[in-house]
Amino acid sequence: MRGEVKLNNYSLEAVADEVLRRKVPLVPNKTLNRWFATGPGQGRHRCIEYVNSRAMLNLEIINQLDLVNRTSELARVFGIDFFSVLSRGSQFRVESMLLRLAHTQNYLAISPGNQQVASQPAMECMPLVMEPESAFYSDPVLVLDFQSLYPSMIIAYNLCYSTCLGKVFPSKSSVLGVSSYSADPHTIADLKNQLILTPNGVLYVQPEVRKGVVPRLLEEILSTRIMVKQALKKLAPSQKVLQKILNARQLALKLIANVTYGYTAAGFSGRMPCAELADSIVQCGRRTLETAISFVNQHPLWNARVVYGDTDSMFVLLKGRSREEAFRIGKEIASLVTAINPDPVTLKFEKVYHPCFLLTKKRYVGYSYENPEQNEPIFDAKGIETVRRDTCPAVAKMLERSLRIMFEEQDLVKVKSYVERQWTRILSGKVSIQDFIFAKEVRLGTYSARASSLPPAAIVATKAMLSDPRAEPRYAERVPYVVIHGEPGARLVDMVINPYGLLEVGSPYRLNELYYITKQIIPALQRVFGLLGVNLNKWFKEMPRPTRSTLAKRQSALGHGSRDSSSIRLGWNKKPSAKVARIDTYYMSSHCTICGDTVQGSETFCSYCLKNEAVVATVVTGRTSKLEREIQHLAAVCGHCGGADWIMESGVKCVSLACPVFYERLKIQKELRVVSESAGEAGYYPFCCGELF
DNA sequence: TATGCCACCTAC
DNA sequence: TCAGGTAGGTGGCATA
Repeated sequence: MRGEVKLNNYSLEAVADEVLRRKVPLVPNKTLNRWFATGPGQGRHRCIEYVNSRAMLNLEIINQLDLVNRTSELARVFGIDFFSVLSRGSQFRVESMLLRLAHTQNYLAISPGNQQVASQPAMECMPLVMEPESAFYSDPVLVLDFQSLYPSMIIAYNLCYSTCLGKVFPSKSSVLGVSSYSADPHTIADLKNQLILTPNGVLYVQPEVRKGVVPRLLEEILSTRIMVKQALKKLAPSQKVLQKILNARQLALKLIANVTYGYTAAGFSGRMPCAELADSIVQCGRRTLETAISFVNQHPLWNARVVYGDTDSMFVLLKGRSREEAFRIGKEIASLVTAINPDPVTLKFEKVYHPCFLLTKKRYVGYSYENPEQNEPIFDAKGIETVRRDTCPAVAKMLERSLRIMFEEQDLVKVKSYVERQWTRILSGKVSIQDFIFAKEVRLGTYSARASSLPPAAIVATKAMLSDPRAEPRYAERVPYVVIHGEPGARLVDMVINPYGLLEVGSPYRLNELYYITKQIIPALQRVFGLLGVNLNKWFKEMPRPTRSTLAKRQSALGHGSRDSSSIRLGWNKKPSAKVARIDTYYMSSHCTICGDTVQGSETFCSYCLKNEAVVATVVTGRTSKLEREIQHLAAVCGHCGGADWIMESGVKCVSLACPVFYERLKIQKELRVVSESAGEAGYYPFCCGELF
């Protein structure tokens, strides 16, 4: 599934939700064990049904993803067996196709040894990655890219092992790839009008002299792909099965074309790398892009400027133009640049960003339009936190919302009020823990001994293994964790725990809101809105806090009179010098369950409310019955999950982290517990179903 | 405070 | 035993 779908977590529940759009329960092993131990006719069937249903899910998921058909199609296209598609790497695929073709041309394949591969010269060329002009662009920005740039280079310039004559100025040792070779000077003189010199100083013969095997292979792959795509278009809408097969086939061809370059550059594990060949491909690509960039920049009519480019792409700013004009110019650029390049090099006009942010290399985001008729833009982000899995969902969600507000309203005041609203929700605990769970891949046994400690996710995994050796994560499994409050000055690694440790009713831990806000949310937003001169830290410091007036309102609603201001234990913005410490102190302390005022230590009622027994009784009764209703509602929701009525037999046992209802349930259970404990302190005991809780 | 290293994840 | 590539940003920590 790691290769099939992009998820934060690959638990069966998460995969079933993503692939089958179905919520399935997760029952802890302890519970399953207890059920099984009850014996036949008692509760054992529940355990067996549960395990059985999960086994079936595997098949359903494979089915839904059409995994068997797609794998078969790959096997056919590459000419390898079914299981090798799944178990072997891309070199095996390239070799399968390359060797078949080479044999028809009477080539004999001789593979170099490990020593030879290891001692080949290093690659020297790099693709072009422009430093973007970081800014917010309210004018249209075109995005164009060369289609299959590297395969195109191989075909256009006949780049191949079999056509390479080595460096034009060979070094003493005449190294070429893993071996040594230098062309006879007479041969080169004879061929002088039939040579291709690549920008990294390597000579190749033109196709008239000898057509390379790799270019021939790629030509066949690309032309076959075009044929398949044409056949796909001609299919009737009803021919679903054939559609799927042809689509799988054209994707397989695209896949193999794109990894062929990788094969020539596979220095670490490669069986036949050739640094000079790989360099030629990269450097030809680079020259093609650089030429296109200066062509666009110098064109007299467009008044366009290339503001970013990476390997095969160009971002063209059209200042002061409308989106309609942008589409017209984009088409012109694509066809003119394609025309100045050899076949089959093609520059494709992909989309218009309007507006967008360019942040750094490989990081940008914009509202994209793919054709002039499109009215609703697509939110398109690359490299930033909204698409990354090393931040928690809260960061991704807040960043995306702020960006959307900015794109739609172009009004920082609205962005500010949105983020302040979210910060307030986080600080007052009105959020779901689900959005604050990190999950990162863990590779136990690979971590550096020099490093001071393991990464957070590895720490959590290691701790879990202490109590249960079978909790050991699979290699590269994503392990979830949350950040909680720690000792002052504690390192991050001392503040990470398994989410269940925080979620369980009666947990002594509290979410480290300040860590999430100041270390995760603010930096991510700052990188974007800092380009507009905003200081997010200042926004946070100066954010309106819960004030006396709001507290007073809540108190009067509860029937309180006004209170002496000396009872204000902690206020915001009192002493600027100690502000940061105060913010922390405020949220380290807890709040009165009734009036929301801060209380010292772990008390749940402030001394004022505690004195008023009638208020306590009314509040407790009201809250209790409300929470009870909510619990029952959620239990009913859980009852529908997977149609498993056995779940209800002994209360909801599911602990799936992939399910939002789970977090809701625990939140309410925690509130109920707080209310009943508070009631106990006040000498008032609520009952439900005759049972004290 | 600057810098180097490690780990992770992404773009192409 | 086998394993496509490189460039690049960022957080966290220890050290200079």
